[in-house]
Amino acid sequence: MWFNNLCFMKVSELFAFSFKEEPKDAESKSNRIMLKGGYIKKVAAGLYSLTPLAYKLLSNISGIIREEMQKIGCQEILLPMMTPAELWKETGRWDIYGKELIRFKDRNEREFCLAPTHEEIVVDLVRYFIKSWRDLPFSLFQIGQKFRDEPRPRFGIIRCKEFVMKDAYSFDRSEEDAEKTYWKFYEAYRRIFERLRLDVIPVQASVGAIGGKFSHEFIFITEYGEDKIMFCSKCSFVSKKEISDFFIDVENCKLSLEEAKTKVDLPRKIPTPETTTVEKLAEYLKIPTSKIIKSLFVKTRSGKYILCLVRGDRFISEDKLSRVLEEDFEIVDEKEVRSIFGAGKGFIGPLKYKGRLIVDRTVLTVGDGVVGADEDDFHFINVVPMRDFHFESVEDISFAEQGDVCPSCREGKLYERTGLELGHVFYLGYKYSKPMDLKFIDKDKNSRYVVMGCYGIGVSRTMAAIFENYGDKSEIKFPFEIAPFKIHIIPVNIKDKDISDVSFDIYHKFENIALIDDRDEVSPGEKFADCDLWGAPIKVVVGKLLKEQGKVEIINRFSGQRYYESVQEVFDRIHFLVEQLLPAFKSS
RNA sequence: CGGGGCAUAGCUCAGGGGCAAGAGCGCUGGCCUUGGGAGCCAGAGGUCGCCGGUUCAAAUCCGGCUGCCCCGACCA
Repeated sequence: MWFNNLCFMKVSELFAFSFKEEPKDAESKSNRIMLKGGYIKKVAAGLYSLTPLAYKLLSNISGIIREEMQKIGCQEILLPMMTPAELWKETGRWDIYGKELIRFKDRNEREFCLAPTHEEIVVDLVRYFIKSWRDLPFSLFQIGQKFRDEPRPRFGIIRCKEFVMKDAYSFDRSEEDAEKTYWKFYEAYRRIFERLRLDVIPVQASVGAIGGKFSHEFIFITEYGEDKIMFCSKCSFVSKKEISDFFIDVENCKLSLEEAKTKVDLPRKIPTPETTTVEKLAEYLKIPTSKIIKSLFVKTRSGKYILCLVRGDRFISEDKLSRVLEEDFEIVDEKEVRSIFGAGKGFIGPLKYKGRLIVDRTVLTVGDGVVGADEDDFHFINVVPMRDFHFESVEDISFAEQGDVCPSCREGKLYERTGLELGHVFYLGYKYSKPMDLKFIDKDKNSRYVVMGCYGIGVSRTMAAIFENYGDKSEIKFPFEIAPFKIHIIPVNIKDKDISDVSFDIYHKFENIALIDDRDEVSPGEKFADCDLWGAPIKVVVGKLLKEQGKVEIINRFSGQRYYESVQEVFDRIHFLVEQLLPAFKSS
């Protein structure tokens, strides 16, 4: 009635197993509990089989996502996983995608890949059918497997090669409409994670060279994440580290530099043998790395060379730099650097450089710096930016670091957390509709490109996040709505007729949401351990107390609250708990 | 793709040129037990990752390969 995935089951019939010993090679909490509780079995690195327990949980998560998608009018479809190379060649992604895209040929020597995402495939579907403005707008979603040949799968289900994803695609007549659709999905995502009882933070994400106007990632904070997120200690500022702004008083720095211009001696070349890195140089000169100006030589995709300067203790963010350059770039290798500068990477500098210079804001804080001399084993000291090398403007191309001043309130300090990306919404615009020629005829008989958006949720990864959030040592308590089983009944001794009868009465009363441990010859300890591992929020124990006092113990595992009720009152108490634990979500 | 580690029973691991291959947990049968993976008895279970080399003799030493784990690089 409440749940489309009925979960009535006896433990003796359930395909479920658990281990007494701790699994090795399980570094994350989610991975450990899932292995110990028999939720998953590793097949190969980054590939897992799910048992009924895990699949029920996954289905319940998918169910919530499905409901919320349907609420905003998104319709469910199913696209193939094996997809022909031609479609990927239309958008150029066949070449752009690296080794993550797994490619192979069929028996007729035609090229295929396993889809890591489905933009091309869904556009191919949509362009076949739609013709007129009357066919728009709409959005489609699917829940299914994706394949990405990850170089290094990690943390069990958190980062796999094959994983379950919900991906949705929206199609609108105009940019304005598409933007509205974007926010509709954004709000739907907030509701989904709220219902899943996960604290997930929407963070403005990098759109970089990929294009599109905006994008948000939905980040779950956990040490097993792979994204770095910057937070402000005072205000609500939050940003991905690679694109995070931070405050530097540029004007004030410039004033200090004016002063330095007259106070600091002119640059002097000094020998600095074997100081190939900033750290070695700082140690050799006995100065902090913040007094060094690092030079990084890059080459854009279109072949332009650029020298980038950043303070020695800072690092260049590829995202920020490619945004300034407005194209992708790569770091020039040692050999090429030498042929241009006549020195190795560690010894190049801006003083004699004639090409394009991009100077990071942090460089302005160096009033008396050290730069490479374009000669192996030599650096210049007493270098003052704007006096000894010139540039028209400064850019923001370096990473924000912990302790930096918040760019928003300018009061708080930034701090860093690792997070896990559970969802991502993109405004795509024309990125796929143009190259794939997805058009419609508008009211004025003009042919126009469809405006798209795409929206993903890592469903299997979200499942792992649930374990990270609600798991403990050898224990997990699932939020009621997604729990594989809502009520776990433990007849301590099933061979005792009274205990057995009462237990089964309860079980039959709640048989669409209850699991009963009807195993005989299994010690109570094992039953309790399995109950802890399998995560039902309500635990019902029928044993000694029934014989002695005619009472049954009911435990709300979430609150830890225990209730001792007579056989007549048990049903009411459980009903009460179910009502209490059921989320107060009325469709909005 | 670099650096490191590991590979012996279903799981966790011990053994370290020579007798029949070892433990705990798990599994099977029996007894006993029933509020936190209890106890006793009896069993089953092995290509010691693969290929090659050294040797009278290799799970053990050497070389190669493969797989897995960790660190890094990478991650629309």
